[in-house]
Amino acid sequence: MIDGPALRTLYPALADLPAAEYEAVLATEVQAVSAPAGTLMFDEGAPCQGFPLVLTGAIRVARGAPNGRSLELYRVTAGELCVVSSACLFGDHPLTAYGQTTAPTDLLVLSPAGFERWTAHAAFRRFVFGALADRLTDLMALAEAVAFQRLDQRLAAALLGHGSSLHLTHQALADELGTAREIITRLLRRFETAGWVRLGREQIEVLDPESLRRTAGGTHPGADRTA
Amino acid sequence: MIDGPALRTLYPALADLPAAEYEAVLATEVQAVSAPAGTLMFDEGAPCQGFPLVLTGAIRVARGAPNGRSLELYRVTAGELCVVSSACLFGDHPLTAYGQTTAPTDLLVLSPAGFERWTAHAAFRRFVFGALADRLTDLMALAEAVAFQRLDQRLAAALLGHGSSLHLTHQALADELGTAREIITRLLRRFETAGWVRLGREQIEVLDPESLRRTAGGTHPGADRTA
DNA sequence: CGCGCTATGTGACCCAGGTCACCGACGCGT
DNA sequence: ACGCGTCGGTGACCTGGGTCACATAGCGCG
Repeated sequence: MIDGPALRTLYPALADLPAAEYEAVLATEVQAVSAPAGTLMFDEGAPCQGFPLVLTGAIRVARGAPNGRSLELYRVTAGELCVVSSACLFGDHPLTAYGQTTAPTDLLVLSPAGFERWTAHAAFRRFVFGALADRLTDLMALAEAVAFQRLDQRLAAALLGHGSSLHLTHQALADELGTAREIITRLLRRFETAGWVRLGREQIEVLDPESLRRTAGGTHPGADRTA
Repeated sequence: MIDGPALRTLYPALADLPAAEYEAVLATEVQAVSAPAGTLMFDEGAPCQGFPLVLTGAIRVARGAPNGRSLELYRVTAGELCVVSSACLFGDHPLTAYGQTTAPTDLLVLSPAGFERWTAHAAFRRFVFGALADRLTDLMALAEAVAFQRLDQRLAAALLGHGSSLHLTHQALADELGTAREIITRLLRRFETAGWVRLGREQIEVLDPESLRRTAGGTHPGADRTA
């Protein structure tokens, strides 16, 4: 069964719906799904059943290149709406990316009919527009970063965005940034000799976030090569 | 004055609004704007007054890099809604891109209040969601292209996307693809010696779209690779 | 017609990133 | 303890693109 009150805490936008409408849609148009970490939730070119609302966990949305590389587009975490799926429903494109959980994840899938009913209400509508807008800005930033920033800048940013101690493989970072594993290794090594991070197996500890921030922020490359 | 019926032809989604509501919003919440080609309609970091609906002409939405380069994110043409502006209203980010007309352009700016009223109706809502979804897919494609495609591929695609005879400078193409002018010149020259295009001052004629399409589509001329 | 503008062509050179081909190190199962 | 699979580290080498510094070519115009 779906826990209506808890859902409203996570998605405040739902709190403004008339109780009857809220419950009715919950009962008939929403389906609960749980998946362990690493599950492929949807794939490029696949059809699309509904609008996923993430309750716990996270979904990593990425796009694969023919040669086996992959680029992370964004992540969907608790309290968010997964908009790629939405995109294919609105425009009936096939999906253009794949999504997989990075942690054990619970989500609700809202049917198109249910979505239609909820968006009739201004609060939920605003929430959806907001979610789409955020993704839009994210993607613009991503395009710009890929086009104009050097990898060390992007890597520094990625490290900062993962908390101060991260547990993942170099390959995972490479897939996130759309590059090859060796490059990540090289750059991390550079960061380590600069004293900015400490490396271990599947383990990166950020020691000097300030320097990373400076690197990420695009100050000129020639400026500080010395540590 | 605003031509209500004509507007409805261009934006069929508006045809489903109740006449009274449609007219009322048109009268009080919509403002007509005209601009010659090359006008800067909005800039990065600027505030944002409303939702532009393009009637004629086109707006080129791009993002600038510090070193003077620029990357085109997408174009908004007649019958479309400009969603960056929307994005900043929904999420009240500042704008993250700039937009300028590429042709004499007429547009309507819909106030937030008017937007709210119109989106209460399912047809208009669907139109807006569709527009956002399309942009989202465009941007994902852009990010992927920038990350994984060689410039000759992207240039070939750009040429095809501009019709068979295009009147623009190499610099303009460079700004569209986010690269430097010399690179465009080099590649175009390569295309010319291959017999795919004919070049002239501010003039490119596509002679062999098929070859361009093949180049754009990923495989490299002369470099068949077996996995 | 020659001047000066803007657009284009081009060669030399550089560098970030990608590719290849490894090796070594760690961690786990039996 | 041994062997294997995954992860990480490294060097040699290549190449697409970027940068600089020009030369040239059309074009519009007084």
